[in-house]
Amino acid sequence: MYTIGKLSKNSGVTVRTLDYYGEIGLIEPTSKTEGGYRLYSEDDVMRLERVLALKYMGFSLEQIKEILEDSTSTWQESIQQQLELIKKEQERLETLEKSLLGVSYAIEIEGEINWQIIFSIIKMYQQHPEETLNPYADYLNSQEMKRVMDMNVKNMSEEDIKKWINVIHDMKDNLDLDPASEKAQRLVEDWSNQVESMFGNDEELLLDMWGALQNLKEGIVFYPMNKEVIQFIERVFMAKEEELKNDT
Amino acid sequence: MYTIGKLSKNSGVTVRTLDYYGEIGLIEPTSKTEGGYRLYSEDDVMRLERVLALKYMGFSLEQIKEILEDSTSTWQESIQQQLELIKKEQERLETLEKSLLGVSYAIEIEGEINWQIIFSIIKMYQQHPEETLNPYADYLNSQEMKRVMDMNVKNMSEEDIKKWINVIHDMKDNLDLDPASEKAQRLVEDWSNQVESMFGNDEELLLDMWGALQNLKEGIVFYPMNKEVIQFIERVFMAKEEELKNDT
DNA sequence: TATAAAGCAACACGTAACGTGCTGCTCAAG
DNA sequence: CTTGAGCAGCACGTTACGTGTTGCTTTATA
Repeated sequence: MYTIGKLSKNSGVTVRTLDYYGEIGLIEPTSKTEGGYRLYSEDDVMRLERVLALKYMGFSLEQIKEILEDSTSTWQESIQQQLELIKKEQERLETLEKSLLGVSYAIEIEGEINWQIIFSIIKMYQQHPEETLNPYADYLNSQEMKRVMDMNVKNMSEEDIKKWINVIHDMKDNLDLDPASEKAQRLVEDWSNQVESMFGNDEELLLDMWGALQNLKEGIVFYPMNKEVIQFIERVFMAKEEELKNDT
Repeated sequence: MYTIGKLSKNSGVTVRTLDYYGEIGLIEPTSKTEGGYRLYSEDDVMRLERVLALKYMGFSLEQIKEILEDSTSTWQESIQQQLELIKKEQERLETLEKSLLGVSYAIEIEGEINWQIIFSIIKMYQQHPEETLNPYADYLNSQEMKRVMDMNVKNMSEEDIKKWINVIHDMKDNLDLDPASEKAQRLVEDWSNQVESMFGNDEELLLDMWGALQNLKEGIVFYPMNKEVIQFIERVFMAKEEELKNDT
């Protein structure tokens, strides 16, 4: 026979918790002293161990009561329910993580809090992601859509993201450079390399994306680039072309 | 200017929620009618949108208040904290899922609730898994330990698990068969095939595992097999050897 | 313009699983 | 017999609201 204090130390749960389990009728002491002290038997200890095991498995105290009373009946059912709950929670955490990473990188790139972008990122994960891509449907086919969707922050290495951030940041800081200058050319070349390392040599995809970029000019999917950056890149490309013409 | 009902419909949150946000000083209406009705301005709507965004990102209302007041200061820090929390929660769910799957299969194999096994499974995931493997340290080297550890229910296909359950179940139902009988031989052959498909042709690992099995006779890692099953397999092997001897 | 219907404020209590703190009691050791 | 530790029983706090009530205000309809 254990007093509540001994049982508490023995099992690692607090006295208050045992109080509470008594209150809700989950574990009640088999006997009491004359003075009213609760005395727990070995059976009670066993029941406590089972309760703690079920608690570890994620069941509520209410469910635990049911499970322990219905004995063998609903075990498998309860476990399957629990597993489904876990799955859903895992999915929730997954999108939550992506959202947070997206917002984190957005702040790093912008250097400040841009609520429009934060809303876009959240919407992107809240609703079905396809809806977010709808505006791009005119420019990308379904295969390309899939490739672009798969390219989110969670699937990029930290290294890649940092490089990407740097490249865009550099350009945003130098939007008023002479498009024909060496530095401007180098910045756009860095950008080209980065894009190529992300999307490979799929010329068609790159062309279609560029089409979408030029026509939409805003949008979350190609987020770190905005209108100014795109126009800068265009200017540099045109300057380069001009140069080539003059050379020949 | 919106009344609380319009704002509620507009934003998708309940009136009670807006009540509550007022109570804790998170979102308070800019003005009121003569009769005392709360009137929310566009600024209030904006603030609500931001609150909802931060809520979606997993922050508590208390944290949201701080974040919205400290403006740009602690954003990155808060996000990193949040990400760490998520990571921990994901790990918790991962082990929880493994525990539940383990218990589920245990019940399926045993056909009843065996609390000792449930406790073992939970302990296996609660403490560091290496500790659970300690008893096997005398028989398996570190490489082998790793291979055995990687072989848990989560890494097995459902098909494999079902087969494994059937094989063991069949044996448990036929422990008193004549070890020399055709059926006994077939059962052990099924078992052999199953073991081979799980651990491949690594003869050394198989031998070491068999050594551990014979000497420990109980233990969670090789769980579905118990003393009786192992002794049955031994008897059948011996009977087979005897047979081969007689043949020559 | 009178009245009915809908909307609203303010409040209270409930949720899950305890933590924290209190008063007045009981038990075990010296 | 006393002292101190342990205990029972109670109350209130926690988070983010849901649910329900009463008495008031506004809007819609006749």
